[in-house]
Amino acid sequence: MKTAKIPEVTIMRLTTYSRYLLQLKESGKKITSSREIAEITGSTSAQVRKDFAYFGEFGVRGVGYDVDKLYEAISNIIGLHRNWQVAIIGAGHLGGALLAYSGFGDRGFHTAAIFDADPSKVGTEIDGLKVADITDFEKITAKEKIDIAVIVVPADKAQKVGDMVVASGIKAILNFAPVVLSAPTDVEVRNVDLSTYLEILSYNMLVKGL
Amino acid sequence: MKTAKIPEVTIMRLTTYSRYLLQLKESGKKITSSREIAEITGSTSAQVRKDFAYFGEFGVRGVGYDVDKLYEAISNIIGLHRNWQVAIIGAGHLGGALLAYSGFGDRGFHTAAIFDADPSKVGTEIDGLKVADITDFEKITAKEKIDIAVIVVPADKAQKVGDMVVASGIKAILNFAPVVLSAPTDVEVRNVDLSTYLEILSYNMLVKGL
DNA sequence: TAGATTGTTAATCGATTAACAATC
DNA sequence: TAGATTGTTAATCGATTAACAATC
Repeated sequence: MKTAKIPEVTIMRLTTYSRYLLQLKESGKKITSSREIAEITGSTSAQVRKDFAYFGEFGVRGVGYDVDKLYEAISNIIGLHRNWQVAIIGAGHLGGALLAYSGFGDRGFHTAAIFDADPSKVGTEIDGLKVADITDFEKITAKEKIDIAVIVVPADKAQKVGDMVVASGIKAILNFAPVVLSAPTDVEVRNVDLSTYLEILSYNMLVKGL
Repeated sequence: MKTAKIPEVTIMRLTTYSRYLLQLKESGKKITSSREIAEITGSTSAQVRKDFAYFGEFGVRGVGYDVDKLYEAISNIIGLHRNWQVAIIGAGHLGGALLAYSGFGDRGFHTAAIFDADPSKVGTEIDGLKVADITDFEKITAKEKIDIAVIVVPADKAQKVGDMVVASGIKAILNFAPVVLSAPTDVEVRNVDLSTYLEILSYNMLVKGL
């Protein structure tokens, strides 16, 4: 893998391209082009080629890209063929929804455990998985070799939960609580606030006077 | 409101700042600084000041920012004090989770309707709201004056649903289906793919060799 | 050869950061 | 005045776009 610093937006777009390529592959199409990929993924052909260029050469000049080969190449780059073990912390509505969301499994993410602190939830089953007690977090995540923790607890609990995750040695956190988590630099943290998306939409509507 | 083109990342950060300011306000603190805001929101003080500068002057040199005034100013900029009417399309796990998510309500987004095409779901209640039949979409959204449609249907249904939303005259769509929706340019569309966040995390772990 | 499309370079655009005068 | 912090400008950094030689 090249070591040139790769923009994060490039990785985001690669995931979109890969989804589209899988579709194409399944439809039986053999060849595609940067123009076609751009059209369907809302990018530009120059952007698509540039994104690929960070990682090597995958096409044939004058011809285009072999769909199967390109899909394999991109999948490998973004680690799609690996199996990542995921733990969800918080068995509320959103936690349950993420657990049930098949989209994660399709992309190699396997939710192996879900935790909650509420005794009335611990022991119940969601989508075939038993809710574990948060106090057993370290024991269970070690056993299940968890790679990524998904935090879906109320805002005021999030940092404490984050600290616990860090202490357990897990190196990646996806946080849906509306809080900016602080963590050591060797831990990958992604803070996603769902309200923000609505706010950007509404801001844009305000500006455009819609 | 100034018309200089404002970066979207600035709007995203403003929503984060506003959340932190509300916290500060509720804790009774009166004065804050760009340094403090930056620290807690994972930004830099120059960034914070620059973000504010797009919209005016909100602080006092040598002193800092009045928490209450700054919170009000930012809230107005991003339209936080408005009431936005939201419709959710898709009464599955994620749809239900978004409906139950109080974070939206706190930020001025009121979910007035939830739709599904599945007859076994139509008429049932989720979180006190009756699931409506998707065929009544236009009638109900007109009556409820819906501003924003949230699409939470399977990927293969998303574009058709998007077309229906556009036809109804709604000007903003938040799409959680893993598909890039196409829509006229006068409709604000935001495509959010939850798997992408996991993929970026796993990619970063691969690169760092964690 | 003519037409098509890649990979790559250079030009452009835009966002972040550093630095500092203005101000309290 | 000395210390602090803003608002703003200029410098830097990084990403996108345009253009085109290389190639089939």
